Amino acid sequence: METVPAPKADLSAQIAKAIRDAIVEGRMIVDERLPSEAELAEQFNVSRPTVREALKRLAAQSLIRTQRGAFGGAFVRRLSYEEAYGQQITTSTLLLSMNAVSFEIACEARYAMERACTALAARRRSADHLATMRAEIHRQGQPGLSDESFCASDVAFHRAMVDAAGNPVLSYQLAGAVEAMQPLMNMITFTARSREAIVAFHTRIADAIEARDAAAAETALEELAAYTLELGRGVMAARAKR
Amino acid sequence: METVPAPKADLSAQIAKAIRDAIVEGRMIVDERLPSEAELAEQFNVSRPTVREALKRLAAQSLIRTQRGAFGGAFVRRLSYEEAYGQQITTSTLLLSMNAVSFEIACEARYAMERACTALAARRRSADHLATMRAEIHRQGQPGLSDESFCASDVAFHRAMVDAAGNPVLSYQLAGAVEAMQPLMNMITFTARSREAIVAFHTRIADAIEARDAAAAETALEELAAYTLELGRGVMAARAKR
DNA sequence: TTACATTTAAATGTCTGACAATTTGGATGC
DNA sequence: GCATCCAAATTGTCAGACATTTAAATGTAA
Repeated sequence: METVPAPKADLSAQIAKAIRDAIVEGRMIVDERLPSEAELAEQFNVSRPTVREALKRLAAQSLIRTQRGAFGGAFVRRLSYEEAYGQQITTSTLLLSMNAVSFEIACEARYAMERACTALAARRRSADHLATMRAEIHRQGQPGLSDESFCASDVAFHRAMVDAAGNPVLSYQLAGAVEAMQPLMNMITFTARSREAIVAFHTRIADAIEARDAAAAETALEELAAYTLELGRGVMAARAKR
Repeated sequence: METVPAPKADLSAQIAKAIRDAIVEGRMIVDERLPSEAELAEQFNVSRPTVREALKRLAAQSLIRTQRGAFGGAFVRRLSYEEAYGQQITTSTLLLSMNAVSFEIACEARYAMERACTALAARRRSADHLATMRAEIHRQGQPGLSDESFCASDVAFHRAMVDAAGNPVLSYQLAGAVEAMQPLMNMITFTARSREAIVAFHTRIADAIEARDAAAAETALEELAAYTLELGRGVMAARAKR
């Protein structure tokens, strides 16, 4: 946390970088307290508002948390899986919305990544995961479900499948990606018939995973991907004609 | 961008949230200029330093950029793939380092995700991607390469493979994940013999992708995953004994 | 001695006001 | 017509002050 003036940047950005480096490189450990704002100001030879701006930058990345009062201050924060993937979702969502990603590309990416989990899920799935999957399937069959709710349940189903793979890193990466793509998936309107078809695919997947049949699960997932893609293409074409 | 006071949070956090929502929900478009700090201060009924802290939070997430001088100000920023996945890398890296993820879990996740790309890569690979892969393979065969450089080249090889799949969303998600895991992969020390084995696997993968043989590529990748895992286990065991 | 209320000090949160630095656009002079 | 200079707008930085919150220290009573 020395005064290393990175060239050409705001002071607050330089200070934020210096502190961030200290954290990332492990020179500061979780829950360790940073010097007070006044002390940091003195160390870096800047004013307190400038230090505060730097700290806010770090807070925005969940790298620190601040606590008011005596013996309060800024503390290095342990990044939890939940927060990390919350951040990933917002970043990915923004990226997709700002860069006009097509439905095809998003759909392809989503199912390609999910495909990575089927083998592990078939091997490790617990009764709990299966129960969640079945529950979501049941929900998807209910009449009167809105398109958005159907979509949300779809995500929940796939998330249960991913979690069944029993690898937290995989869950983190995939759940974030899949959830970020939901707005794009939401563009589809589901007819009663297409819902029925999707539920059938989901049932096949759940059955295969229950039977620990990785190959069958993968096949079903691939067919679901193809079906979803076609469905999306149809919707896009209809929209283009209008 | 109204004054919607979210309960129980810093003023700067509330203001940041209000502006962020305006951007995410599309009420502000790319390159649009935000009101000046003084105007924002008046709108939200706070002082300028408070507004500034809010803006720094947004800047830390690459949501805005600021420009000094007349007709300068804060502008909504288009999030590029590069930045987004830069952010993803730092988040993932931090998450892994702070939460003590085992080598096994990280390795499994990495190869599972890469496996998602082989089929697409075999179908769409261009001469450029192949050339990059071959170049990295050649580099990995050079004697006197440090373990870290070998690892970096390994990442570059796999990244070329992922890019060959021709899906930017997939590249973004995977490259971020794979790169974040590099520190963990760096813990392995490679003997001359193990390097040779890995290069052989890489060659098999490149050959398969060149021949557009998805199944062969997948098999080779799976064997490489198993080999790497075993290698890692060996290193861990040796380290534990010491 | 223990339990509870009070004080106190340290820290962050916020405000005011000012000045510096930087950039743009127009006015001025030739 | 062109170069130069100046003024205005805006962010970047600083200094000092006060408000608010919180935990520890202190004091007090059962």
